[in-house]
Amino acid sequence: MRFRGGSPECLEHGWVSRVTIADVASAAGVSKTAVSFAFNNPDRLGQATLERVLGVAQDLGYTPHPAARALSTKRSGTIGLLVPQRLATVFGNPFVSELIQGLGAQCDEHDLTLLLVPPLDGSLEQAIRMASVDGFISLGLSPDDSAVRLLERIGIPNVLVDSEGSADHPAVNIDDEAGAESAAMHLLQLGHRRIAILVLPPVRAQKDPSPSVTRRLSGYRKAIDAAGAPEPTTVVAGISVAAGGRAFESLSMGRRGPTGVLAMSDMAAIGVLGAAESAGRRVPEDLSVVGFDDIPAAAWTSPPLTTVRQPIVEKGKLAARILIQRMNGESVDSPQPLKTTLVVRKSTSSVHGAGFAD
Amino acid sequence: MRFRGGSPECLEHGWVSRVTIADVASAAGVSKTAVSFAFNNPDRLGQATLERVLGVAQDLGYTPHPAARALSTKRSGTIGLLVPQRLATVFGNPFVSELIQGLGAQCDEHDLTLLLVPPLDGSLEQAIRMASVDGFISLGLSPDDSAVRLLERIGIPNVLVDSEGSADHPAVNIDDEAGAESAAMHLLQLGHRRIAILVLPPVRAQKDPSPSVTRRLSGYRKAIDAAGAPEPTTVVAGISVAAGGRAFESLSMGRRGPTGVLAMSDMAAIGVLGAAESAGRRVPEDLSVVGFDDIPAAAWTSPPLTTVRQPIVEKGKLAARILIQRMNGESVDSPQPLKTTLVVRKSTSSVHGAGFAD
DNA sequence: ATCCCCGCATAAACCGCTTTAGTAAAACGG
DNA sequence: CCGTTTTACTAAAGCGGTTTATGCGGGGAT
Repeated sequence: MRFRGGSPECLEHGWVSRVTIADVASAAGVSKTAVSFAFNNPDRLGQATLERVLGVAQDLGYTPHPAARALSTKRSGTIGLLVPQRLATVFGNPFVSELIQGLGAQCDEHDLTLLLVPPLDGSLEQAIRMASVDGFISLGLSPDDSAVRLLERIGIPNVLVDSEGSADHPAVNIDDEAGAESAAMHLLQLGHRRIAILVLPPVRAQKDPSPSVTRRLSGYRKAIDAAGAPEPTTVVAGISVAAGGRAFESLSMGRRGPTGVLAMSDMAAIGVLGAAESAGRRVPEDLSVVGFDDIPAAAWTSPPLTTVRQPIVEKGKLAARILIQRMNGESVDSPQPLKTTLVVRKSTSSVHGAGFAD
Repeated sequence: MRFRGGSPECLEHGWVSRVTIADVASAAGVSKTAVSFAFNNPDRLGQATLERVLGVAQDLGYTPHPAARALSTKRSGTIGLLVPQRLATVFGNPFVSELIQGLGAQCDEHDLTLLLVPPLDGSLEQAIRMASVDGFISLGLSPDDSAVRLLERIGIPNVLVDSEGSADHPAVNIDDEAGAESAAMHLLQLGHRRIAILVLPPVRAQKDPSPSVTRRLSGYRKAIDAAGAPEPTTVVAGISVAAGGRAFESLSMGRRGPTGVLAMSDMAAIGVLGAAESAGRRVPEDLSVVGFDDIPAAAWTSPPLTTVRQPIVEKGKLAARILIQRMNGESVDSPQPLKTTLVVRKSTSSVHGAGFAD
């Protein structure tokens, strides 16, 4: 069986035939204005006319053309989620799903839809220009990213997530530094001294790490310095299990290798768990690992992952709420960073002996 | 620090000032047509004019208004993903992220964006009418769902995922029956006789289970009947860890309780794993469980989950590819169901003794 | 009766872009 | 040197809605 798009007449003409407002108007014997009012301003129509118009519209299966409406009202009823990488990459990260749950809760509440906006031909700017949205939420972009500046120039309301608040943009963040610090302190209190840090790579071909990475790094360091422990090894690891595995392998795991690893994402941490097992290192006996985020899967791993929990869904909700307020022209306080909490599970334990058996 | 949307003048006027095509035209001393051609049909302009127009547009920061463009061209450059539940619910299911990775790969390739379309005020139909998209991919909706029929009536190209092919719609499916059968056979070959099935609940307030559920059920039954095993217990469990946990608890786990459970989703299966552990049942020694989907997390659970793998990303790619072809008016063969494979990990083993210790 | 106001409905402008049909000038061909 | 293409550009008509300003008939106040 073969299919083609649309109804028979589409097949011939190559376009979709829509019932327009004019069709309804003439069928109901009224003006376009009346039909429009019937939907958007019912009070301005007489009872009888209103019902008749609505009835006809129903019969004809009339649907206002979204683009036409958007053009006229200057509102599209959708908000954009600006992601710095291709969708295929971004959605490998459960963090994003969680965030969308939060955004979605607000969207549902305000009758908005959510448009995913990845770079177009590698250009986020292009993508921004093409997107018909009332506002943007951008993920992990620093305030001086060219894409963010474009948003500001065009004047589209936007809020940054996992970035850095600035004079021009409200940003929703967590207390990365405190979170990282608590993770490092946990390891240090367990007696770990030789620590490896799995750093997130910069996004969008920027040389500098993103703001939240910097903050986390500083949190880790703060604790380590305070404890007088030696300089930690750092390895960059993307947000994926595979990347975590590779990072593990790149770590020198000899007698003087790290006894604890601090990952900036649960995904990477999970990768370490897997790679360690393959390599015959027991977690936590031989190696302690702590993640970051507390994605749902962190609770099911073997062993369950000790990690820094951040309220991802809450973060999404908050970001969307702020965006919606800005879209309505309300003034908005840039929120305090959200609190993180250390969730201690089974992937960390005190150091045994001088290191670990091998 | 307080923020408001947009540039200073927006603050005063309440609207975003856009540079329009007319502004560019007059600034460059040409007609609107020329500006339009400069972008969409450069060949029709002289070299000099072209460059000048482009230059001016650049300077002014001109961006064609997406809605206006969409209205005129009858193309929005976005495809919609029609989901039957609220975003907050749907994105709790990693399956969806995976699928989006597939869809996204195609979107990236064809310069399309992806719009998430959940029910609006509980009505999918409403949501469909409001969405400015060139085509829809719908998830788990049966071909005679009113929403799907609306799509057809309006004449928007669409493809169904996890549904049922019909004369009117191409659908992308996996071989649910064979997949389910292989899962059941696996358990039966391990000697299990008393089996519980975790059935997915119907979506969208329909009384009937969705097509793929029916097919899976029939696959399970086929194997069970062939083996002459007793009638399986069935419990409905939504696609979430919590639901899986509840399902486990509702199972009578006495001496005559099931020794094996067949879950229609990995999430529910993972919930069973957790609940079983809490209840002091060892998996797989006391209870074997097999999931469905093979989401990434299935490989990390404790114990790693035996499950029916379906090529989710591939499925997304295929669905998007077909949709895009239909949008281009090409005729399309409805594809064969995608193959599933049983992935045997550590959550299943042969029955020990007459049941399990308690 | 006259005036005014009010409820109901409409004409027409507008949103910003694409595109068809067409014009003026330049290039061509003989 | 005059028709005929070709080239370079434009006027204006949509696309399908919303919205402002206006028209009109009738009831209440004067």
